Amino acid sequence: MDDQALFESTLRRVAVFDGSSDADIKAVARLGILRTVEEDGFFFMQGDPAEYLYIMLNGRAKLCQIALDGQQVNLRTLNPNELFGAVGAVEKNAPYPACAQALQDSSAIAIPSDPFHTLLEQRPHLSFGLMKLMTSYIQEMQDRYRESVTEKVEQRIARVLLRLAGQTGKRVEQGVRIELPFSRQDLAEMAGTTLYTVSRTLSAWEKQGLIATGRERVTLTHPHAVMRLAEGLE
Amino acid sequence: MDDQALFESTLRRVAVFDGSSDADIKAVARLGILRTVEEDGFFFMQGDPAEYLYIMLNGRAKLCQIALDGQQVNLRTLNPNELFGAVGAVEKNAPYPACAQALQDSSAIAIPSDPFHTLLEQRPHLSFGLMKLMTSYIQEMQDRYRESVTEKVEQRIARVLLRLAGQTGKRVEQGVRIELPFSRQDLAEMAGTTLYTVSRTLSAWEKQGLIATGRERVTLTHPHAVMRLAEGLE
DNA sequence: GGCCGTGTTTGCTCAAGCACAAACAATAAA
DNA sequence: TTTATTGTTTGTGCTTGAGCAAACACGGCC
Repeated sequence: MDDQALFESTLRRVAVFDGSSDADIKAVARLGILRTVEEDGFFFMQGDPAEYLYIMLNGRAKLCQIALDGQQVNLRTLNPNELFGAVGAVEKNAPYPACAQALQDSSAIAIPSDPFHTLLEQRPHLSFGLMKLMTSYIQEMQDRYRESVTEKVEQRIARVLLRLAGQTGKRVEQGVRIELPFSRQDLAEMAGTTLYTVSRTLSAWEKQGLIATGRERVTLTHPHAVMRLAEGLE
Repeated sequence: MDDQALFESTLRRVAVFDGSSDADIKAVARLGILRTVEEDGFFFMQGDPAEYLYIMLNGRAKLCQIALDGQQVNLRTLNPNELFGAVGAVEKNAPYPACAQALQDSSAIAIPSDPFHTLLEQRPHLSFGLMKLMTSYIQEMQDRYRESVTEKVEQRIARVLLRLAGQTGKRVEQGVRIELPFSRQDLAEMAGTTLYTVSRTLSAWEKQGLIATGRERVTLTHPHAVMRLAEGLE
């Protein structure tokens, strides 16, 4: 399968292009070029001019911000078929407000912002897809913000595990295993805490038999109990 | 001046309609109805079906979320000429993801989501305005999230004061006064902390001579020093 | 003026979770 | 196999800031 065909079939699976015509899909696919990034590499850095928007093909990346003092904050993980880095298409010469770093060797369709912007002007339907994506993202960020302010660390760590299990979890006989290698440091960034606290918390839960851990591995043996923790019910 | 004319002249000052044609403005204004809400009343509640979007005329409101346990989290303050509650125009039957509560007697233009949605389909330019608003809001939320995770309470309180001073501050001889009555509780919700901590912090700063406080009043006598605090430089 | 309600301050206590250090385990490289 | 590297656990001390309760101050109202 050549790139063109691969792009088209991928785009059809992207929420933003839901309900787009064949012509729309083809038009977008024609703009795309293949971009591969190896583990720990960056699709783009915070502050770079947003010259492309991306659709993840394979692999996984994290969207993160870097504070002035160098601390990293993880905003979300990017999975296959997700669109990211769309600021440039909306506003010319805008900088990316965050950086996208590959968690493993990854590839994505890169679409130049300028021609995509033109396409948006011609096909209003595409804009609605984008706006829906944006509103859902706004809601996610609002929820994350509320959680970070009102909830305790324990709840937030539980939430992170559940989110990861939902995105990349795999049913095994012991429960649900999170397939990707996330270090305690990664988990800490996602939950907005330190690796020490994550380590301690996971150890405690393992002693209680709720989860099973290993190097860069977590399995939820009692997902329901973790859900109760996330709700702050105990 | 009748409502129609008032609406039109207001809409021209709204960022979303920047660059919109006269016809566009008139079309939108025709959809609007006047909505007034008295202090502490709600334009809408979290979870309500998003049947209208609003443009603030007079007064001020806060956009906030309520956690399961009843805790309030303040997301942002809404000032005159700002558009809010636009989810409904993008996605049919969507619920508002937050509530909008008036901080003082306020009025706004209410535009029914359905016909506005139709308008968006016909005039792509409007969509870009909305998308720009959304991206800026996303960035704001990302920043707020990062701040809540990486910064100390002191810095966050300083930021809140600066933001308010920027939005509603008035130059007086002693410095910059925040005109609106914000209680310690309000400030705490904005900074994501408790009213006790806010009170203590402000007292300390007052002793240092950086600010002057009163009942529901704050004046920044040394704005520059507060900026340094916000940056975490001391 | 005196009273009341609402907002504010402050002292005290306590738990959460951060920071550092050091030991330990698993994997990769030589 | 040995060694290096990277990730994980755990102990200790300590700071931050939340929670509660009680006193206080300001403004409006009778």
